[in-house]
Amino acid sequence: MVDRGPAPRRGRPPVSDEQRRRQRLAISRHAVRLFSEQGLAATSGEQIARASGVSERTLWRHFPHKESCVEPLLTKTIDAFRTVLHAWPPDVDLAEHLRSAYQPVLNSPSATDVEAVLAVIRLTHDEPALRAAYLVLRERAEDTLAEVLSARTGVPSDALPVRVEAAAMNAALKVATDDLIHETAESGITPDALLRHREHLADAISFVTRRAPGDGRD
Amino acid sequence: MVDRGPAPRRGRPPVSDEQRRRQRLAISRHAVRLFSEQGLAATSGEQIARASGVSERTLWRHFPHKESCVEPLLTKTIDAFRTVLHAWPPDVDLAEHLRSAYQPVLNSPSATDVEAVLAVIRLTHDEPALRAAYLVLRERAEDTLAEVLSARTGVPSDALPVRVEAAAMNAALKVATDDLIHETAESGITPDALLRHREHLADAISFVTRRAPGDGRD
DNA sequence: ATTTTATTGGCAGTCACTGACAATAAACTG
DNA sequence: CAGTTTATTGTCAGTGACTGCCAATAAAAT
Repeated sequence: MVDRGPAPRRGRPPVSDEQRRRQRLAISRHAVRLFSEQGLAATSGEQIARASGVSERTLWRHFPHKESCVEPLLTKTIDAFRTVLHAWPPDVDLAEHLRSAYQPVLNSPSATDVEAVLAVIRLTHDEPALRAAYLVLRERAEDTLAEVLSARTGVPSDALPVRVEAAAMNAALKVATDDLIHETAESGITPDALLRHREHLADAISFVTRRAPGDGRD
Repeated sequence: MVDRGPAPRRGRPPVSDEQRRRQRLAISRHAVRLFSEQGLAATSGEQIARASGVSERTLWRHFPHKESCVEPLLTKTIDAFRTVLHAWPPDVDLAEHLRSAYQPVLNSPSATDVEAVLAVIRLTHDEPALRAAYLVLRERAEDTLAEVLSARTGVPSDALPVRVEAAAMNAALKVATDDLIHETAESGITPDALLRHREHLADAISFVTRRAPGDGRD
């Protein structure tokens, strides 16, 4: 058989990944709002679907279970942070890099997303199922973290010390984030708290990265 | 009203915590075996209940959901490891302490439990719901880890650097454990693999604890 | 034996989630 | 525009995890 190249497409084209991402994100925002307002158990799948303007069936086609509805919103900010780390030049101090590249946005269009994300993470402290989903999401970030470290040091990203350091970094970031949640519990989300948070992040990471990976016995 | 001391008890006494623990552990063993044999989705709550000799209703009274049936078995070994860490003298190297105090038991009565635990952790790589439960369990250990560190350094266990280090340790242990799972995938659980694992654990922890906590800005 | 309290079991119901299929939408073709 | 093809959505019925409720039973004391 001769390859005629891409066959001329027929019928309705599948939705682009971008469109899919957007729809999932839209649903995610509604779900997070409802979870925050009424709690996880009190929010039904039907409610999320109605609020999002889709049928319940398509909701379950987009998300395997209720708790994973928070995923698009959370990964959005996790990805943003990973991007910052990717752009971390090898010769500059991490705290310094964060100060210049990581701007906790409070008056950008995505400000309400930031608040929503913090609201979700706050929820994970009372809703075990949400905490579980959150931890799984964070763990996924470890692979990318390992790649960042690998790129900086030349050690392959699947080497044990690299994975250990990536996991340690990730855990440190988690604690710093939980600390922000705790701090903003009373006084709300202030620019000051976000700035302190950025320093805590830098501290936590530098605590872990102070020692170069791969210098122990392998 | 005069306090007459503890009122004389009437009626059937509540079961002791110890009994409850034992029953949960027994159920947990059955559940883990079934999960390993048939997978999580293919194992119904009714099956677990029948295998454990209780009604489905009491099964759900002991466990909030299916995946948490693995908890008693997993925490059993996590607790054992925490006990070892608690007995870690401040002046001795961690690797050395582990070699003397952490004996990966292969021919003790709990050997089949060890195999079951490894089987579960292996399962968590294919069953996201189990992974989620596993991560939540591990996170609970962070508090105890923070206390261990606090006892060694005098820094309060809820101080940010201590919690960061505890989380980092925990993450390092997780990676080392996952590595053991991966290593024993082909050749099975050999004493040799367990010994290497012990060294990996020591490496991973010392990677994190090399730097004393609390010496950064607070 | 009876009373008292704790646990268990049985039953019905809710709700998250799935499979199967009909209905519709979005392209292209003539 | 009518017709064809393919992707997505909705509808409906069903499964199974989990809960509330009450009856039944177990383990103590009187």
